[in-house]
Amino acid sequence: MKIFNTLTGRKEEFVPLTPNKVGIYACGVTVYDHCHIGHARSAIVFDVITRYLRYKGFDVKYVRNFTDIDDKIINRAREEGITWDAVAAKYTGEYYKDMDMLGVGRADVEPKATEHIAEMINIIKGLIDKGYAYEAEGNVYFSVDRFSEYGKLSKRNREEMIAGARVEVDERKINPLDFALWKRSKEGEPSRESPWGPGRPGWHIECTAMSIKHLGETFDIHGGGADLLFPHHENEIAQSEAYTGKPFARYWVHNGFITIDREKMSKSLGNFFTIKEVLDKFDPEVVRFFLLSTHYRSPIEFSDEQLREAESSIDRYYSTVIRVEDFIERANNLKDELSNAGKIFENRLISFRQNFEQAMDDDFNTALALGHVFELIRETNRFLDKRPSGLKDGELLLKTGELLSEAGNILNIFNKTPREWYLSLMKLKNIGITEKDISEKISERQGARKHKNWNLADAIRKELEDKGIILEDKKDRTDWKVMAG
RNA sequence: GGCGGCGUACCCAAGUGGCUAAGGGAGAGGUCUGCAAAACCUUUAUGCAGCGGUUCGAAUCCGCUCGCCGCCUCCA
Repeated sequence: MKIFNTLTGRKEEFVPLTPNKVGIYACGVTVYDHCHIGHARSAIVFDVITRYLRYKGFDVKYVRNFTDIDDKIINRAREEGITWDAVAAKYTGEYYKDMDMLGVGRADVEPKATEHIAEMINIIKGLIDKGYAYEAEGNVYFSVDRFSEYGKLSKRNREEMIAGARVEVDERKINPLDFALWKRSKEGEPSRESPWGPGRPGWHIECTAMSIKHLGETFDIHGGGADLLFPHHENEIAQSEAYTGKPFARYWVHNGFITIDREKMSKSLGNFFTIKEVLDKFDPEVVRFFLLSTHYRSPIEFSDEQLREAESSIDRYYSTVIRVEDFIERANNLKDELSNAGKIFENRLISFRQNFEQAMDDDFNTALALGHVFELIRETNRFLDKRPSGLKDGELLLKTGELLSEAGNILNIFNKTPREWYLSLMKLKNIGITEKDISEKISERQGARKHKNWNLADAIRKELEDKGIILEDKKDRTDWKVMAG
C-alpha cells in the first residue's frame, strides 16, 4: 500500500511502526461554529482511510481531537453572551450531528484540549529545560532557531518566511517565527494555573500532547487539511521532536480544499456552505460520493450541479440493485448450469475486488475505486440483459451484491435499500405526494393500460412526472422512482 | 517576493514511461417498450494548455511560455 507523504513529497510504501498496527491522528475542529463542507471533506477522507486500513486487517487506533479552548471560542462566547465552555459544548454537539448524518464514524479516542492541560504544561516545561523554549512576561515561546530542521514539512527556510513579512511582529519573541506554547490570559479570559502564571495553551501544543499521550512519541499517520501544513503541523513537528528527541509522525497526509468559483472555501472569505445547508438539499451519500469522486489531495469545485451529477450516479447504483434483487427474489426453477454470459460475468466479478483494492492501495484513490464500481454496475446490467437463467447465475448476482456492499462499506456509501434511497429523495425534493397516492395512481393507470386506454395511462404518468415521480413499467408491475439529478 | 500545486472530451474526473487514454453526467443514433422509463449497444479527445527537448517509445520525464489556484496570517 502506498501513501503520499507530505514530509518527503513522494508516494511511499506504507510500513507501520509496529506490524499490523496503525496509529493515526487527524486534526479535528475548533468548536466555535457550525462546520462547513470543507470540514466534512477532511473528516470523510480520514474516515475512509481508517475504514480501509481496517478492511486491510490493520489494528487501527484513530485519534481525532477537539480544540475546545481558543481565541475564536472566547470571541464567540462574547457574541452569544454565554460562557466559553458552553460554546464549546454546543458546537461539539453540532459537530456530532453533522458527522453522524454524513456517516463519519467516531474516532477511537476523541481528546479535548482542556482535558490535557497538565500534559501540555509538562511538555512546555521539558522544552524550557532543554533550551528549546523561553518565557517572556507570562508567555512561553518555542524558539525556532534552536530546532535546525524547522521548515522540513512545509519546505521553506526561516529566512524566506521572514522575508514574506506577513509574520506578526511581537517584541517579546526572539525570532518573529517563534510561536506561543503558553499564552498569558488577559483579564476576564478563561485561564489555568501554570508555572508561568495564569494562561492557556497555544494552539499547536495540544496536538503534540494528545498525540503523544494516546499514540506514543512516534506514530504512523498524522493528517489534516492542507491549510494546517504551515504553521500548525510544522510547529507540531518542531516542538514534538525537540521534546522527545525522536521522529514524530512518520507519514503526513493532507487533504485538498473545496473551492467555490475556483477560490478556496473559507470562513474569512464567507464563501462557504455549512454541512447542514447542503444536507437540506442532498442525501448524505450524495455528499460523500461527491467528495470521494475526486482524489483527496486535489481541489474540488463545489456546486449544486456537481452534487446533482453525484446524485444521478448513485441513482444508477440503486437502479441496478433493484434489478439484482428482482432477479434473486424470482429466481426459481433455475437450471443447474452456468450460462455463457455467466462465465464472462464471473471473470469480471473476480477482478473487481482486486481492482478496487489496487485503487485504494494507491494512495487511497477513491475516484478510481468508484470507477471500478461503475464498471461492475455496467457489467451487471449487461449480464441481466442477457436474461440469465442458471442457478449459478443467481449465485453470481448474489456475490455481486456482496462485493458491492463490501466496497460500499469501505466508502460508507450505497448503504441504503433502494426504497430508503427513494424515500430520502422524496423528502429532500419536497415531492408533494405520498407513497400511497402514488400507488393509487399506479393502480388507476394499470386499469387504463389493461383496457389499452393509452391516453389516460400517459396522462397519469405525465401527472406524476410533473411532480418528479418517474414510472417504470415492468413485466408484471409498475415501479416508481424519484427523478434524480 | 519565496515555496508548492494544477491545466485530460461539452461538463466532472482517473491515468504520471509502453496493450484500444478508466468511470460518471450531458448530447446524438439504435435495441427493448403500446409509448415511455430503466438497461444495453454505437457515437462525442489520432488527442492530454502551448512550444521545444530526452527516449526505441511521453498525457506521464526535463526546459521554457501562457493560464488558474494554494501556502507564506486564523483556517479542514
